[in-house]
Amino acid sequence: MDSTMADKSLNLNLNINPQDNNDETTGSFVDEELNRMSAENKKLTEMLCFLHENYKSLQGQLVDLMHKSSENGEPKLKKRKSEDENYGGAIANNGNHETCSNSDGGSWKRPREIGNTVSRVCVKTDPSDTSLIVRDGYQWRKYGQKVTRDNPSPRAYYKCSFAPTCPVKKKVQRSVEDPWVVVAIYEGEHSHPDPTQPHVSLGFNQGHKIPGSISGPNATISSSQSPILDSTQSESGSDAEKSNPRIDMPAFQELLVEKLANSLTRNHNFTTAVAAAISTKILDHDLSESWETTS
DNA sequence: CGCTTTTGACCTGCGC
DNA sequence: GCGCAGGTCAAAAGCG
Repeated sequence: MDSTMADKSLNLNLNINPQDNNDETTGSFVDEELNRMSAENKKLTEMLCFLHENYKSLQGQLVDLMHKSSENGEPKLKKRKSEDENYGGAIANNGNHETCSNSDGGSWKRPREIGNTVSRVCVKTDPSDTSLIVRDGYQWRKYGQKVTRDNPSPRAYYKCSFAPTCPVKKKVQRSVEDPWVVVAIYEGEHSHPDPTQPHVSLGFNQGHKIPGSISGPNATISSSQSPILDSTQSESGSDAEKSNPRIDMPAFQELLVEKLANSLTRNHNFTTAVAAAISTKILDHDLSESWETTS
């Protein structure tokens, strides 16, 4: 959750700005509908801002509490650095991504690891599904599976097999806190184009960013079905964003398009307005054509 | 037959 | 230096 979500919402508002509608023949009905939707979007934007403020205050309280507990001399767990901050705390981190201390990926990275881009995706799945498969559009080859100490669920290791030279790896493990969530950690950057990346886009998300997601090193987005992305980089700034692998983007775009299409098609007023606009347009076109032929 | 998955063994880093 | 634990390798098995 971040202010950029609100920004994205604003951007979406711009896309359906009634001012863009220059065609007078679409009628006032469409204008009214667009105005109504704009107002609705405005309300949602305000709600997002409000939620963001609440989130910030809660985060501040959490940081204070963590500070106090560490000052109280609570025993530190003698653990290898890798695990705690990843799979075990994946859900918490996604809820509080700024408290996740792996901004450089160094808290769990090992020297043998390739690349410096680390992203994390949480996907909701059925707990009875033990396949540990996270569909993200790429082709993966499993090369190992291991049961880790902190998590009874086995961790699966995958390499990108779409291109022989692609260095990207991913680790998939069910979250210890929430068996409904499977956490996938991606390492490295794909050395090939996204095999499923459509040429036609929605006009956003071209830079591997999720629409409505926040910009920055620790992006998180969550919804009931969509993947939850928590991207961490050892680099910072625009390069880091640029090098972010395209995690679940095709799936996410598909989901987004589907949701938008559903919500729009369910709105009878909207479909009626569109139909009216199209028929008016066709009529206009036919009339002008017949006018030209007769004259 | 070729590709993928499984799985035990081995390698390597980290903490003590 | 030793032991632990995560990560990787590679042979065997499975599958279409």
